[in-house]
Amino acid sequence: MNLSIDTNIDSRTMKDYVYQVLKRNIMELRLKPGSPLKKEKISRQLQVSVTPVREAFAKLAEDDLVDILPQNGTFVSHINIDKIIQAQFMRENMELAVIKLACEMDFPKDRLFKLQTIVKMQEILAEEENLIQLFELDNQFHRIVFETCNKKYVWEILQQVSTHIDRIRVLSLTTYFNRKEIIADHQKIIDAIKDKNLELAERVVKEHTNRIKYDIEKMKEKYSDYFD
Amino acid sequence: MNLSIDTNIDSRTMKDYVYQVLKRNIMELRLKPGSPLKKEKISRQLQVSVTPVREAFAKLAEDDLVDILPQNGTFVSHINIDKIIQAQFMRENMELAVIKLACEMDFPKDRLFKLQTIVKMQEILAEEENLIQLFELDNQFHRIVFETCNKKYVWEILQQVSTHIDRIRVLSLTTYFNRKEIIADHQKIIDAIKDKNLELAERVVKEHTNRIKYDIEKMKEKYSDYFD
DNA sequence: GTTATTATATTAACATACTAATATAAAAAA
DNA sequence: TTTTTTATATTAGTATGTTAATATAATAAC
Repeated sequence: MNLSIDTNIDSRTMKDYVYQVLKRNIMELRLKPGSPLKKEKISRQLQVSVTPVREAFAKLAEDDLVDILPQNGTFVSHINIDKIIQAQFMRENMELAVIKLACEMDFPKDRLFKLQTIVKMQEILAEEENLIQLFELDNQFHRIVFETCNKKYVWEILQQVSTHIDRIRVLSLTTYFNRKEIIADHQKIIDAIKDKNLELAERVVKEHTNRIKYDIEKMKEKYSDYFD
Repeated sequence: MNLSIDTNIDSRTMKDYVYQVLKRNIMELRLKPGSPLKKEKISRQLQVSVTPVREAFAKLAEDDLVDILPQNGTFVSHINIDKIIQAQFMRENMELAVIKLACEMDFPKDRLFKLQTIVKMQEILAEEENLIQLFELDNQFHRIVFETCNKKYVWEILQQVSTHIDRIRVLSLTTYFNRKEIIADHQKIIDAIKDKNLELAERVVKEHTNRIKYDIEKMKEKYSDYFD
């Protein structure tokens, strides 16, 4: 229940600040699914009034990260396996659609170089066991592909639905993480884009998402009380 | 600027009520892009305090339907053509993915019948020029397909993204609407699912979305000041 | 002991009041 | 006349207080 409070978040408003602190703590499972969130307590901890806390709750409810029960309380939501499956379905299909564009278009050399740099960095971080950074770079890799195909907004929406998946991925970081495979996947995606090899790209994307599905199953067994 | 106020909205909270009223008025372009939204005025019109109005504004901002400029004002957002294109990209690809599932699975007979009923109703409504209802049934048709494939959550996310597209579609209702083609498309989709004819389904879905793209171009010319 | 009723505490939703930031208009300086 | 400065109005963000609904605990009835 002890929040990790990061004062150096660049948030325009207090509401935004509270939202980001709570979201991070929920995503990193410092706040466990099912546990209650007390407005007054958080307002004391973060040194703000209850109004921005209340508004942050509302935004978290939009993300399905908390459940607000009127006149009762606000609770960290349980991880919903069906939502994860559907989020994964969206993710996989949109990833495939974008990779198709990437293979068809004239993918800029400097963007390919950027992707290559990320993979190199990931290889180093994997040695260092810096898993959080590895996770960040994984997202960055895919984001660059989406942005280069002029699908930045699509990426943003996928990020929103990915909150469900990401809670699992954070879990799997602490226990098991198929690092080498994921990094190898990224290398293959770069090669596929470079060679305009759509078939390879599609196969890799499918394998890539299958790995995540495997993680989900593993985590579901291990932390069954976090699910509903 | 005169709001259409529907008191018969089933909303749990005042915030929700205000949100729905404003959303509908923005979507139906009763509230024009760029026009300011005054908290006090709306709170008077809807007989609530400013707090739920303020919270409704925040939710509309999440949907990109309003722009909140701090200490300045809240304005109905302009229609962003790039967001529409990307929303359409998501819609088309997810529609394709789901239709693929529909063709592969054992699509229940009663659901097919439901879809068939909708098409029949649409044919009647097209004669009656009841365009709003036609628009509603169009959404319902696709929703049933998604839900039957266990992709209800995907549909909900797409609905959120579709707000941008829908403002256009409402516009095109009032001016031009390729009704017969859309109804015919739906009939073809039913046939494709029934016959498990994936190729036909994919061709129709692509044509279906292309019609909307055509509408977008038309509306962009006609109402250029609504765009940014 | 078990069920039904009442009382209490807690809470989200809402109302109202205040503050600081921004834009616009008015006034002053060039 | 044009530019700069100052004053005013408006507004989002925030704080605090109030209300009504819900759950839990305590009591009463069976």
